[in-house]
Amino acid sequence: MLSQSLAQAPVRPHWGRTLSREPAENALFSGHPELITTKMTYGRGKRIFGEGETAEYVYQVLCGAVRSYRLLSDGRRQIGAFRLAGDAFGLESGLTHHATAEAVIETTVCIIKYRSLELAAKSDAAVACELWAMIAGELRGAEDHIVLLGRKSAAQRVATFLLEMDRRLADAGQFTLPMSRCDIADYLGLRLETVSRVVSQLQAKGVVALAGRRQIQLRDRARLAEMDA
Amino acid sequence: MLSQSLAQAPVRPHWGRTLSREPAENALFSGHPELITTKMTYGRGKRIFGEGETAEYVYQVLCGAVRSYRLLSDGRRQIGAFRLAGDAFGLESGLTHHATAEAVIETTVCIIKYRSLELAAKSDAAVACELWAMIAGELRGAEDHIVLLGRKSAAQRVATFLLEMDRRLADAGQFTLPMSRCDIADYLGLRLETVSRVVSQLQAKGVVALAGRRQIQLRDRARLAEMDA
DNA sequence: CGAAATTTTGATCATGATCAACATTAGTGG
DNA sequence: CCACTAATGTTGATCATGATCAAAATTTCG
Repeated sequence: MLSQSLAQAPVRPHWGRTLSREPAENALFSGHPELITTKMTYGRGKRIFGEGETAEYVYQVLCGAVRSYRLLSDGRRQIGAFRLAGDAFGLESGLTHHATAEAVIETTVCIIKYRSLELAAKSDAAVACELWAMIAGELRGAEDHIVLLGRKSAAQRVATFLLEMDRRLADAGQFTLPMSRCDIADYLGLRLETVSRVVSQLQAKGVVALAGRRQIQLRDRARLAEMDA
Repeated sequence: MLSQSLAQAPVRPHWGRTLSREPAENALFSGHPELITTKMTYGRGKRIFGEGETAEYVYQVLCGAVRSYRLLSDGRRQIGAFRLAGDAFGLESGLTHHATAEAVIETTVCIIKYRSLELAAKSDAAVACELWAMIAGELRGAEDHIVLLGRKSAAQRVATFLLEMDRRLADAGQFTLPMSRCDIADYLGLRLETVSRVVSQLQAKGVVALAGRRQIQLRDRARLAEMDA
């Protein structure tokens, strides 16, 4: 059975290529030694910054995963994005963050002072361009997510999510999700029961295979892609 | 921090709000005569650019309204944003637009060649900062919309929409919507019948008053605001 | 004025939410 | 290592919100 072969996978959790890859040469502005960067590690569930706090740093995930979310007054939560290894975040314009960022699992980030970036951007067009590309990428992701939340069915949302995670975590058809069903639901604008049901149906149809709850293998990526619009 | 310097940039951060106000002196990069701008007028429903086309220009609405949307393969449409007088759009990084932009009503836009802006941004930090502030504003708007689409009820979505339009079109409690119920529905992730029903209920409760279908008066803004989360 | 487009309203339906119970997994201390 | 507990996830039953189908009313425009 498949779950067996997955269970026989290396005991050490393997997070696909992003976590295993050395991020050093991918690091944010690594070509600019005048920018002082610091590493920080946050435990599972720990807050990196909160909505309304002053934005002092730009962050890049070195390993782990971060959720960025906003709450409605009655406690409903909407996760706007997951930040995985290599992703930059915290690039707000304006004085304060407009979302809360938390480590989903133990996460190490690279931090750069906003003020030093600002200075570098003024004298170095390459820095400005890289910042531009980063925020444009975030905007693109947000627009994709708007289409998903506004117009896709529950099954389509989950299919899109699985393909996105495959692409971002491994692109090898097999990956380990860092986040819970509740996090996924709050990202996809669904309830966790709905996410669980859709995943179960995909498993029953042989489109995906699960080992444990977090380790997922895509057995029929073409079918997932055609479910998605 | 960077955002501070943006706020202090020698550019008025608030463009004209109303359709009637003369936007000439607020125009995009008016302090930079080396940037050649052109005016263009598009009739009701006319396409300004399409998804997948090469991004050659940045646009600013002088008067009128623009909808920016993407389609799913089965024809479902999701409007990501409405651009009203003063708003800039088309700031994609990368070669192609990732949404289609159409004039909702007769609309005049100011156009700047993307390439000339790029050149200007490399030599002039103020231009780069203004571009940064514009795209960061778009990102903020997209994140607000993600919360609406992911977690708000139909009634909350309509309430949020009416308050947003009031703020952006008039802020005087009375405004004329440039867009149809269908456009509103495709923006809010609802069907047009649902939008119509919610508006009718708000009218019955005396929260809003309608003159014709497009002219709306907010009679109880506090109630709308508390409906919204 | 008349035709087409848009909007409203009503009736019914389907999707996903909610409530509830149970199963599984992960974490903790003996 | 196992037992115990808490956290997470699955599954079932029922409900509610908003979608869909349909028709009438209103507005817009030639």
